[in-house]
Amino acid sequence: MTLSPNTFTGEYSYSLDSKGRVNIPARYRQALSNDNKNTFITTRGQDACVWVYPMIEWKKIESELRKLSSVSGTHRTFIRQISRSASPSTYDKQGRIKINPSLISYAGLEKDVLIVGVVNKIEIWNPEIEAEVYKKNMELDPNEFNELSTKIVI
Amino acid sequence: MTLSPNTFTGEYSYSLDSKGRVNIPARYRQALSNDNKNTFITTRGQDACVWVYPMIEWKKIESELRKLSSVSGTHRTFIRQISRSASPSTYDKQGRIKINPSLISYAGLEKDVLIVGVVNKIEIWNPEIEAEVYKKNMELDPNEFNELSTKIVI
DNA sequence: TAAGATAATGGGTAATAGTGGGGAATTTTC
DNA sequence: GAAAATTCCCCACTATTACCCATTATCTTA
Repeated sequence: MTLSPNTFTGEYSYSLDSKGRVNIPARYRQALSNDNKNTFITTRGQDACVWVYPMIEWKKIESELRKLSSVSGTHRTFIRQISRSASPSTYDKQGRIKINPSLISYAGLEKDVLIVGVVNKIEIWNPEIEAEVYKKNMELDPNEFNELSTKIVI
Repeated sequence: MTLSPNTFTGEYSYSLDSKGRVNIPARYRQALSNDNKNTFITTRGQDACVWVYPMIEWKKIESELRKLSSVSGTHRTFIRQISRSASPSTYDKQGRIKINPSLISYAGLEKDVLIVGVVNKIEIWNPEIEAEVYKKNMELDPNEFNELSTKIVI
């Protein structure tokens, strides 16, 4: 049973193999709409993890980037930083995508990885790093949580 | 799998050979639409790098230049700078383009080069120079940067 | 709980991509 | 017009990637 298309929830413990491949959970693949052509875009997360977007979601970001002008130095830098780490990956017959070496090192990934569905995208974490970040965030941001509660009802 | 035509993302470490040739990553060549006739335009980047445009994208910029002719100041200078050093290069059977000696020296290119897809064009960097520029930019504009990312990244 | 179906993991191999260099053709220079 | 230089096209080697198959683990259903 899948929820809305291109929407991901739940978490999974999977493994990164020696060739830099990770399985995308079957449920997530089933949630991908056909116009994605079985393709995800991997990129740097804001936190120390890899973000995995369905292709059509990424295209929205890409078209926003196209609107920025290279005359502006800040815009150029911004485009470069977002774009350089993004690369498409179509999953193979076994449902795996390839993660670039540079992203693997950015996110500190080792054999065991934690895959988390965060609604419109998927995050891939080193489970130890995720635990630290979780702990730190819980300690630091009670105020921001209060602020969030005014924006969203769950 | 390629994204939209004439759109480039991701980064690659390649080499500039003794004849002044660099390989264009296979994925970028596949992303080139047929009306480009396997041809790119190389020119000076605004930063210390070489910009590589698909031929038809470059033609759009030329027509922008014509429109700007009556507008004063920085835009005209900007485009003139780029325009005067632009030259076309069709890739060979192995997928390499030729970089002019003047561009090689402008961008300070040596054997190892960093190729970065920045959506509508490709940048070729000396990796050491890019690292410096990156560091400098990160120090400068955190505010504008954050603002952009809240608008664009999803 | 047993059996079949589905999903995850590991690894081999053929095909593709990147690099270096030779030599013919063309252009430049004296 | 000949020599030199440059450009272009091609071939060969090496590295990397993508694809396929086999095995193991997990889930589902009767």
